[in-house]
Amino acid sequence: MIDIKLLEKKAEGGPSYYDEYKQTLLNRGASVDALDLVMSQNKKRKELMTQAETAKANQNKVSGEIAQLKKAGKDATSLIEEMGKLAVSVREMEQTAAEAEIEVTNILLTLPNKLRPEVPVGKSENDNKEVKTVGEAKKLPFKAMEHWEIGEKLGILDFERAGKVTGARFTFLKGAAAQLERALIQFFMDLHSEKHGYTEMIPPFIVNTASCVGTGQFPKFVDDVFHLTGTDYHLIPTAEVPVTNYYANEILKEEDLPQKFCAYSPCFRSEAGSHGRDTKGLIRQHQFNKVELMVFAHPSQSDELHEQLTSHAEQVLLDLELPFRRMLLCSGDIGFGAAKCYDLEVWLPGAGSYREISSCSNFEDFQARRANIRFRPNGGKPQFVHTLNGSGLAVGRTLIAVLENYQQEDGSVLIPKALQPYMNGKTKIS
RNA sequence: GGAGAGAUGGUAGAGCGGUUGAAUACACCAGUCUUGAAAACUGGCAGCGGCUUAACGUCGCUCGCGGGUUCGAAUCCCGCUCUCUCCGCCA
Repeated sequence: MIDIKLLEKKAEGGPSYYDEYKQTLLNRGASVDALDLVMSQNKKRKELMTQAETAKANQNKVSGEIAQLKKAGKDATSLIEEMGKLAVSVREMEQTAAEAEIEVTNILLTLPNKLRPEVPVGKSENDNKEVKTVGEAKKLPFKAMEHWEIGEKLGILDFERAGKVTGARFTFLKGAAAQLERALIQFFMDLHSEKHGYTEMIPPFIVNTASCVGTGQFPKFVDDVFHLTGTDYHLIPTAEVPVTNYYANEILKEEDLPQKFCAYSPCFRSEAGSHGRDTKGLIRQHQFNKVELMVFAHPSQSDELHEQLTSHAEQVLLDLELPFRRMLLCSGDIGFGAAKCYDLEVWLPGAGSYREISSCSNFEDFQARRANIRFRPNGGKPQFVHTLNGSGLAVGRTLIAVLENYQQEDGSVLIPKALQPYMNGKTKIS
């Protein structure tokens, strides 16, 4: 959530926060209507509030006088009668002010995060900036198959039966694929917890509405989430939701920052609005596994920790010896809540293209303000923390990358060295 | 699923219709003392939002959440959520 007080602040020297934010909206390709609406609504809210509070102050004052009279054993009936009438109008004024407040909050919840200045301005993913490329996006010396072809030939991916049992965009992993999926999860969690200093976590896979608002999925993206009918429960679209809300409404100690968690969870996404895209294979599923990296940071450290977190995600690809590139997302492609975001894209020889396998974002205080996560600076007033997260990595897409990059001409697939210990020493799927 | 108990500030824990935004303790901050630290002592110390500020100040809201009763609610009533104990069921 954007800080309305900052939006109202007058410019001192340079451009005002309002001007900068307006530019962010334009760069994101979003409408500025909501911004101007929220400003005027907030003005109205303050007027109504002042009015209601003045009346309320009078009420409190007279109530005190009544108490004094009663204590002194004097008669207060005329005052009480008078107050009876005032109480009614106070209630009305308070209600109107409360409504104005809700309206302002509701609009604020739909406004995206302000972008950092280094985020390139652009319209689509074509305008993302390549930061670096690691490994070679090479062609295989034979005709490379796409992952679903490999998987079906080996009999380890079954899309058809998943369609029968559940529906489109679900898959059975079978035999070596199931084992490989499990090995990847184990490998990711070990790497991040033992070498990168993250505390391991397995969160609830179902969360309530407040948590979804806290991380920014709601209210704008309700349709992307699966809801459990008749309850206030939702299937998590990412472990980011439960893990970020772990500290919702809490005040952390400054010396406890940063706090780093790596969380395994399945992720459930309705993929509303992506009909017809990536319909084949494992790329875009309603359910997939992911290991998420999540950091609660001191504002002064968040930038540095963002770089660190991204490099931790990259380490997975380095260990698996998969070629990839790091992209700095442009204003038109970056997510709603992020102030800055790197995507890692892995090379897929079968598809002949790079595909996103991790997204590492710095949310600054955007989520912290929504979820009310603060820390207390040495003796001072509570301040919002910065939250960061990134995939470390998406497991299903890593499985794709392994299948495609390690495929052999005879249709078998070699197992990356780093994974062999997790596959009981197996070196090949055939 | 049934029965009961509870939810108060950073933490623990009083208060159960009228200057109680809240005793007390711990934690924390500042100071005195000390070579330094500890101890002791003194003082300070909730959050959020208005108005107004250079600073001070002032008003309102908040005792799990939402309603109600009342001139007035942490305190009484209703609903919800969560936690704990016991019984039942269950991986």
